[in-house]
Amino acid sequence: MNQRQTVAERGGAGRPGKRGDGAERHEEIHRSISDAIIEHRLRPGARLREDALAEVFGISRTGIRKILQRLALEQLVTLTPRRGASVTRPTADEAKDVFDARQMVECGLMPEVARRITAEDLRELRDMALRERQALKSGEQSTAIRLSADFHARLACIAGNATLADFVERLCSRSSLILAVYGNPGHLGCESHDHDDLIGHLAAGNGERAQAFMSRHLKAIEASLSIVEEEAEAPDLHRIFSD
Amino acid sequence: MNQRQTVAERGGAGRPGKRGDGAERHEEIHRSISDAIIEHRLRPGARLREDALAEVFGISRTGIRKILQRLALEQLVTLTPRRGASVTRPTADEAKDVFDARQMVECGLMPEVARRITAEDLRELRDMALRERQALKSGEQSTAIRLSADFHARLACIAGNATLADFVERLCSRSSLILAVYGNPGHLGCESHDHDDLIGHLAAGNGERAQAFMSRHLKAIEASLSIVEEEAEAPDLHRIFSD
DNA sequence: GGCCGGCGATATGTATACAATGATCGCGCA
DNA sequence: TGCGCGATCATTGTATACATATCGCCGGCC
Repeated sequence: MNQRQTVAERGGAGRPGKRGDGAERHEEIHRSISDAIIEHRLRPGARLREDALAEVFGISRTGIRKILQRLALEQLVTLTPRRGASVTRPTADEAKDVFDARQMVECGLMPEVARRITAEDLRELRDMALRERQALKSGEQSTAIRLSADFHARLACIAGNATLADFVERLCSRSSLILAVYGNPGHLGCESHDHDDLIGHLAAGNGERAQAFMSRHLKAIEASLSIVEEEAEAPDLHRIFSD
Repeated sequence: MNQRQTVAERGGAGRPGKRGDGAERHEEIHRSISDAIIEHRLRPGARLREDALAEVFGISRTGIRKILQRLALEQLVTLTPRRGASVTRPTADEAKDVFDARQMVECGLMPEVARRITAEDLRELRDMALRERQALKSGEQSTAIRLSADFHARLACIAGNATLADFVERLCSRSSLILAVYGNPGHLGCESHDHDDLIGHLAAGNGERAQAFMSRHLKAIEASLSIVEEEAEAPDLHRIFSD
């Protein structure tokens, strides 16, 4: 069986003889799964069986488990004790927490971003915004969603605080999950040229404007959600039948 | 060998027949190591060998690896590819990032905390502050350090945002590491009754006062550090001999 | 006498084998 | 015919065995 896996691996990836450090391979797999979740190719609730993943990526369950644990700590997947892994289905409370956190951190970062942003940064951000609009226009939702998350994460990076940038990146990933559950189809999170407007304020060096705009932007995304508390698992029978 | 381990485990923990879920055991071990690091019983740079830990806690390396990976993601330990795990030694940059992040988040949380705090919360916080002062007085530095971190984490909890509370908790843990590296011995991070004063502002429901006080408090801690960039590993020979 | 290179020990990375547990399906009985 | 119960199966949790890379040491060589 494992021979077949090895063959499949070499065949699929077409890696030239020497297999990459192994740690890099893990990193790569992590990104693969992570992207699939963020791009909604794996919907919340989808089960992630260790065997299946191990076979797909051509490594043993050991490595997969490591990656799943990491994803669980990033709250992209949920690890239920003897039931295995599945893509996290954020609750309404979590959604609120995530957007409140984004309000605080992303908005708080804007003044510093406006102070430190370089021409190079601006160029890159404009490019990302452009590609996002193009993806939206041509109906590539998956790509648009990821670009939108990337945009916010990249923005946070500019402030120069690695810890906060990391936190924002994680919040954006989770936001993507939240959109998958509570978002309205056809109505993507970020309005089409919000990001361009934001870049404008930053290019003008106006941190406060950027901050206020980001705040409205995030509020708009949050407001566009239909948070209806699906009450899927463990419906509260007590509450339902109490009156 | 494994028989001996099993015996040792049962003998040591005195667990009654049924061994706890296993997941709980892992949680417990994680906390043990985590506490040891936060309390400076394990100093930054200390190596954490998998075999040794496996033997101490009576589980196999598999479980230990899982825990070490989690600690690495929390940035309490550093996992060097083929060199194993060691307690993280924060750089000066990281220290700055952590305290900047705490400024933003902990201060930002204060108004909400002041709004939501209950009598029960106040009682608990006062108790923690009291125990912290007692520990300080009786020279139990380890305990005092942990209680201080716990205090800040507990405070963040009150705002009701689990995501942000989690983030603060992690920042506090890392702060403890930073104190271990850059702190002056005998001069602990938090001044002895800063925490009591803070409680006072919160009890009075004055969120803005609390916020300003927290800001000063954190700045004071940061200012008390001697950040001297040890330049321990990889001394920059180019820079040293360039002139 | 000092330095380079090989060698052995040690520790980590990976895979696999085994055990335990929860889910599913089928059967028997009411 | 519907329900409860039991067996089987699928899947995860854990330990161990093996492969591999790194570090320190020692001998030979310059």
